Amino acid sequence: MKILVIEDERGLRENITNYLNADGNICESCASLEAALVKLTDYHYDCVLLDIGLPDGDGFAVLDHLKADGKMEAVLIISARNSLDDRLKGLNIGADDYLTKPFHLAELKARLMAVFRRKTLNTNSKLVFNEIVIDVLGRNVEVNGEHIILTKKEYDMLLYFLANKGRVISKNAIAEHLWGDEMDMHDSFDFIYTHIKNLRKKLIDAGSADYLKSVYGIGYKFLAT
Amino acid sequence: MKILVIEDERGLRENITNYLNADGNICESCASLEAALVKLTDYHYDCVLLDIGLPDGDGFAVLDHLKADGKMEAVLIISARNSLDDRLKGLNIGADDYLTKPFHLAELKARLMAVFRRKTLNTNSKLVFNEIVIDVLGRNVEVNGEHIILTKKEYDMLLYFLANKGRVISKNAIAEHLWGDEMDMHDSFDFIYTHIKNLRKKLIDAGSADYLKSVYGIGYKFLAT
DNA sequence: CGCGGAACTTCAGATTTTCTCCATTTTATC
DNA sequence: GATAAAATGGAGAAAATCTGAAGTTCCGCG
Repeated sequence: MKILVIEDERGLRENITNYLNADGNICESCASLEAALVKLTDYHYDCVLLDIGLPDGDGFAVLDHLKADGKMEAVLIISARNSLDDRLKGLNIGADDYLTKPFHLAELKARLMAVFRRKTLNTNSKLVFNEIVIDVLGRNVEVNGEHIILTKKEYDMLLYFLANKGRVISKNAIAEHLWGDEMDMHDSFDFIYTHIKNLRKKLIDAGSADYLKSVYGIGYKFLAT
Repeated sequence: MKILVIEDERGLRENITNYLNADGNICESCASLEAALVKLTDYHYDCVLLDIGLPDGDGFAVLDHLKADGKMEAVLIISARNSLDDRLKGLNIGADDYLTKPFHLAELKARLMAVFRRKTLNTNSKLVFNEIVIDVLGRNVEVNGEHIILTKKEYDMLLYFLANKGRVISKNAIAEHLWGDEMDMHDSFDFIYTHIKNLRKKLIDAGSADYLKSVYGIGYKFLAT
């Protein structure tokens, strides 16, 4: 999980990043409002850990910024202020949870995970692409409101394409994503052809447009628009 | 009933879990605040047994966490501290009862049950899904108004499916929920197949629709509508 | 202390679903 | 037009699931 920590107090900032990194996350940090806004404009994070009391301005500005950008980062506010007002203000503007200093790192982590999960799974559980709607939790795929049945490989493939729509994906990448490295680089891509064929047929039979284009010599591309 | 025991003293922890398991509960345990927060984030329990004095922090953090997550687990605090302060603090933050060491296991169990009953009574004790009605307190299942008899595993399974209706549930998740994590990832799912078969038969024989769909390669899903 | 029944687990064969492979045809590139 | 890449249809292999029956465990009861 990619996390941005916005916290001006150096000791705390380093503690948090070290702790989260030790857990296998990729954690970046900054100490000011200005630096935070730059980072948030340029990169995508899964979670943002936001201290409200920053030297160069109110952390709420970060929330405004994210909101204006239409970004969906999960935001966890940390703050020394314990007033109900601040808490409510943060949650109203779009934060997902609120933690008051001092706190245990373990709890911070647990909340972070919870917030992220809630955001990605519960609220945003429908993946929509034009006439194709995927309910990730239910593993349900609809085309034009009609339910279609995909096999595991087809489903994984579709999800992978949708996650990379507009980009060319090599057959090697597909093989790696769907089979992992148990499959030692077969020299034939016959099985990919077959699954592509089946996925295409099911989508088009259900009335979807022909998004899945092949790129000669490379792989495939799922049209972005 | 699925119970989490958070207690750092090993002897006591094992005594409690053994005692409760012997009673037909599924009881998991952990010895630290951190492990507890992780488990509580990832799984659902009916009851939490919480020791306040943990090596890596104050057990009250667990209560905060549950509250922030909007979870409804019944919490019973156990603690060596007998001060009125702690007691009040725990109850204020959201614990449901308080027990002071040392105590008799029988009393622990009685309080646990009482707390759980109170909690479920106050919330909705009837779980209704179309023609299936479950009286959680009475452990009663009706289909089209007719009472059917389920074994413990079947009942737990049905409850779990209903709590996650519309979502695909992996066989591993089912195994973990019904047998706890002592079950070291058996490579065979035969017992799940069998219980599923029996549950299906009982439901359908009683006139219910065929809601319990299998999802090849993953697990099962209880249709949402 | 053993008996009987219910619940649970294990097992083996049948069935279903999905995956892979192969031969053939079509398409893209130069 | 030659060549490599991709698409297609179908068949057999493999994997997952279902099923019925047999074997175990557990618990109450005489």
